[in-house]
Amino acid sequence: MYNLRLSLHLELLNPEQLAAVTLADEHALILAGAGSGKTRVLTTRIAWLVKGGRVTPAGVLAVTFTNKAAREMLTRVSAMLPASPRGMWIGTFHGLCNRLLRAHHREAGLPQSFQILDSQDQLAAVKRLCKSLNVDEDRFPPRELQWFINANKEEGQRAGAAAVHDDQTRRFAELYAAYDEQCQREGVVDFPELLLRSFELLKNNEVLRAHYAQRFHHILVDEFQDTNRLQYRWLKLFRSNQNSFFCVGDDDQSIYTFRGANVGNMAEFEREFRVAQVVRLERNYRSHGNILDAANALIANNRKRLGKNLWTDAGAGEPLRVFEGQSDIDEARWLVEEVRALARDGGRLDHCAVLYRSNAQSRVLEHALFAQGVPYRVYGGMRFFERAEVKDALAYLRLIASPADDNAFLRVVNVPARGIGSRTVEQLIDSSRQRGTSLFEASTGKAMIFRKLIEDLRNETKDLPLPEVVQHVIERSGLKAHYEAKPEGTDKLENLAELVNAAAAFTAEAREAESGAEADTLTAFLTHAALEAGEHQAGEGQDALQLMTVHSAKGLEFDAVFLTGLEEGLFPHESSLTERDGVEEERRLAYVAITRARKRLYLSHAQTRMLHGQTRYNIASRFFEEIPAPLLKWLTPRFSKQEAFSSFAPKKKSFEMKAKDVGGFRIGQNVMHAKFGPGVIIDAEGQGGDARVQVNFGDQGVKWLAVAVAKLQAA
DNA sequence: TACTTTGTCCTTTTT
DNA sequence: GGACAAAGTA
Repeated sequence: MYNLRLSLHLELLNPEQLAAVTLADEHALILAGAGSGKTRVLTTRIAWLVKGGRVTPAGVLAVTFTNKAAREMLTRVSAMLPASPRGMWIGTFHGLCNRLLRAHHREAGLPQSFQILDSQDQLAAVKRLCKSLNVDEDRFPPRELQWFINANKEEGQRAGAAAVHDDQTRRFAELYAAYDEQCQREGVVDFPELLLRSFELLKNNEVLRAHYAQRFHHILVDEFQDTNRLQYRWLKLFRSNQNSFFCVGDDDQSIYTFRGANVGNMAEFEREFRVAQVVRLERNYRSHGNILDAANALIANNRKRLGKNLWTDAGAGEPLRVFEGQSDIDEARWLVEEVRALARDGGRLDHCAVLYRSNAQSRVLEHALFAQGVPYRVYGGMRFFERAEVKDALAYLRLIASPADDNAFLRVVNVPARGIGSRTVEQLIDSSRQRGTSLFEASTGKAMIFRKLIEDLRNETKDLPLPEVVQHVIERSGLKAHYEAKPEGTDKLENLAELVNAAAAFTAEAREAESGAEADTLTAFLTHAALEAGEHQAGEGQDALQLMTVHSAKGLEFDAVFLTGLEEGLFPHESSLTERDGVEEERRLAYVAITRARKRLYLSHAQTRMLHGQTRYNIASRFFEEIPAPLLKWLTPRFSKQEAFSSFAPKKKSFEMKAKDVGGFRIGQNVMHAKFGPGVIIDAEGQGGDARVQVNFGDQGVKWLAVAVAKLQAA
């Protein structure tokens, strides 16, 4: 036991952390605040369980959300254990579902080499479906249909069970059914389908379910506040009377409710599993006191919280520095100067981050950084495996692995151009539909030449190692020649060459990991491409300023953080006002951003900003007022809102004007209605006795209500 | 059929 | 400002 303590460095844990790590075999909920050593607790617990002989590696199931977090967990656990943690199931929800579905593809009703659609592919598939069924795309926009399908799948609902309350949703439900049929026919699976399908697999197959429920004695869940309803139900399938669930989360860092995450799962878990141990980790090891005070004060404005207050003994540190720019360009210019000053003082750029609410904001910043020669790296945005030319090459590979994949077929049947235009394709689609076959099978005439090409490719690459397969396909498909002929094709050729490298790297890693669940190397590689869109970018390793959205910064920390674009309408984002509890989520997002900083935090906003090609006049974010003034040091004289407004006098309906009271209510406010339940005000008109408000009641729909008649209550 | 131009949307966050 | 679709041109 003494040895165990030393080798796992248990002596370095604080009492709460130690309690969490060494809990007996029981269900536990860990409320882990930002910077409280959450990952450390999770990984140390796994190592402690295994080393102490409480569980074999094969009995561990650990789930995270991002690939980054999964890798981190694997690395840290490996470092603490003598042998590699072979047999453990550590991965993302999607990765683990994929593993289950590959292993039991027959029971799940899928071909062994089913392909995975990313969001882009899924939208293309939805559009294609709408075209083939002559759907009026103005009344039933494909994007909304995609959203409808995914939202339902994430609630665990198939088309038949989808909630329907008007003509549009009724049609959407029909199309949802048709979409699922199309996917099934083509042997493809979208992201939420990975979850739903494996959920159904275990739910309907008691033998299989019991097998896994008995196998995994310890189930550990990271970022539990981000789980959606389906994920929680999925987890519960693994429950048996011999295993223990260890869920770690922070309700204050729940920033994915917009895509179905359900913070309520935490309370639900506590109740359903009769959790006796709720451990709170409130000591923060990351930030200076002023930064924590600001974060605590800000988040205290949220009403729906489990309640938690971070503390540190690291000392107050510096005040938060606030800058107001006249424009987004001005803000960027200031930021670059500040970054250069930090670098001159010996700071490392890769320990500094610039955070923003939306990806579109990075361009102005990048421009300014580039102009001044400051090295930087942008995370997010277009990922490697999402680039057009890379997706083209992948489409060829998918057709080799899975010829029924019509999505892939249509993507490259005429790339590079080989005389198969829209007319030919239309005829082909018709005949494939009549005969009930895939496009690949239905190919005749010119398309037959394409089909022959794919068949040749398959034969020629059958016995080649993966990187050579990729190389061969890029050349023989004509993609290489196609881009060589183009003057602007150099970047694209480089990306294609990079794809060969990626295949080589993947093969090398696969040989080490040897997961064994995949049908073959090619399918494994295609799965990898879909599930891990390629986060690692070129130029890694060199010292560079880090640019990313607040969302992608979750889980990271930096010595200095610039939080930019703190303006009403941008952060909090205007679309959040029309969502129930939308502003609370924005505030949690701001909380996440603030708590990324170790030593220094800059907050900035700009009076004007170019957005979607238009200049917008924004006032400073309400979040400034929610941080105690003594913590803030204004680098620019503080503007009063009145001044900012009168000097620019925007003509259009501005954010500020819309935010004023109408009949005692304002836009963005959460309300309660006796019949429709909770809702949020999304629009308002009229004054006094005539005032009407438009309220979004979620499932109950959106309604206009007269304030004088409807007995609305502030919620 | 292939390529170019014009026009029309949208744009929060991501596995 | 960019992605995508429709319309126009070689």
